[in-house]
Amino acid sequence: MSVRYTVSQIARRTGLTVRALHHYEAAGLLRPVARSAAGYRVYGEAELLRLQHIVSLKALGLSLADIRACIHADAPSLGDALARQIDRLRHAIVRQHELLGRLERIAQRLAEGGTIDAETLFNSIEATITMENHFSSEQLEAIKARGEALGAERIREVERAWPDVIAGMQAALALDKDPASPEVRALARRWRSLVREFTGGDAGILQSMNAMFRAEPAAMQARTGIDSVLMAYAAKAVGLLGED
Amino acid sequence: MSVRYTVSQIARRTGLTVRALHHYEAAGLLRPVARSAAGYRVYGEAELLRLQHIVSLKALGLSLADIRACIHADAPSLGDALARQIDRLRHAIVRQHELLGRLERIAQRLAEGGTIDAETLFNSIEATITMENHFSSEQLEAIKARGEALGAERIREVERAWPDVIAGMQAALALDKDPASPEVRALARRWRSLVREFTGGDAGILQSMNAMFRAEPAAMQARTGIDSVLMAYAAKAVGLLGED
DNA sequence: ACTTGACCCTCACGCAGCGTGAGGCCGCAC
DNA sequence: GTGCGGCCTCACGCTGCGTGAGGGTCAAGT
Repeated sequence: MSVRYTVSQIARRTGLTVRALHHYEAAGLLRPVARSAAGYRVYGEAELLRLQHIVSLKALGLSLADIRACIHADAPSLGDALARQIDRLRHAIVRQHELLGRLERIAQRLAEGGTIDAETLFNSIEATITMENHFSSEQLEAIKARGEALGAERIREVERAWPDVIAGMQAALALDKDPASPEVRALARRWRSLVREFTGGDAGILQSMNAMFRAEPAAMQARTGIDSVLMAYAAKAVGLLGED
Repeated sequence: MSVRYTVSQIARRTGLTVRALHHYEAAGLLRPVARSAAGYRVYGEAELLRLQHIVSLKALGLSLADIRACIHADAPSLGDALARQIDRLRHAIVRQHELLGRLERIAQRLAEGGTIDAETLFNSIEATITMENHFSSEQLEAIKARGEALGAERIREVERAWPDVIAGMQAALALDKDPASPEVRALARRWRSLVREFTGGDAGILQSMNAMFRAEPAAMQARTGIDSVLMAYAAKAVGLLGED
């Protein structure tokens, strides 16, 4: 005489819920071997075994559709499905890691900035995200490491210094001062040192930063107050410094 | 005169779809500043800015509900949300890593096993998953490393050898042979060497394996053919070997 | 025989974040 | 006037079930 199980017995033995069994049935994964006179689901040993297979595949993260394909088909398709799953998972992990890195960089900025208002924080987030799009992950790591090396205090000093230098440069530009004049040279030196503080002397980072300003002038102007004209003027002034 | 945007203009500028904008509105994230006479949505500069914030937060993986909370509240809640998000993400990554490890171990078994039928593959998967529940991740790493050290060929040999030894031991038990008798001692030596091949001499792994047999006798019997009586007999026989 | 409590059944909505029509009104150009 | 593109509001679909609602069934106790 073959063994008969009710839904709840099957549920207990597989660790699933009765509802899940109903769902699997609706999804075409496993039908009870029969129904009792009252319409109760009746399962046998074979169904239990099959459900254990299903549970295993679920534990590997396969979708119900994939599982259905696997148990209806044969071993090679199962191998394929596992390979695809490994692939998907690897990509997902990479994405999650990128996201985590982004979040951690923002959290770091937040910690450095101390108490800040929502608007500044949003700017910070947007700046970080914009940077993600223009710097490679190695460059971002380098920037992060440099930030840690400088320390929160020094970063706040730099951030306070920038508006001053930008305003000075803007004023010089408005007065059409000669980029080679002593005052502008002094401004250019401060400008250059602030840039170096950020890039850490990395030519690649400097290049990416320039590319970012060229690619998104509007966003960068909104964020830093530096437009393309000012950028060109400052670049010229810094260039005229030579190796000084 | 304030700037006016239509939905599709807003969509282009934010990289969202019109449908997404409708959805955000329904979710209470952003309402158009007004409606035209014909009922068309009208947005202004403020809405565009707010949407850019929303897009930023979405890029950080926040849910719409969290985003709503953030933009309706103030900066600290945003910081909290980010911290929670980092936490969630870390846990998620850990889980994914565990899952990936599991999948890779199975893929390795699959590669070692060569061409196999679906039933064997399922057994393999279930064995792997059962092991996940009884061995720590360091132990699993050790087992995996040991598998690689032994090589696929040797593993297949071991797997072929086991049924033989188990059958012999079962026969000895059925005949009620003295565990100290020469034939049983010979069997016990083979048994012990197979176990050592698996554990690599790691006492912790041996212990976990024994715990696994004690915790899930039915599953292990189904998988290996070793029931608790046989296990006790074999353990006694191996114990009687001493340091031989 | 009747009640009780534990099970069983079949809908069907809800969750997240939109995609994708369906069916119909608006607005501008030809 | 008519054609095309844009806009509107429903409303279902996807994933994997959880969680009732409303109502039969079964075995045991009284």
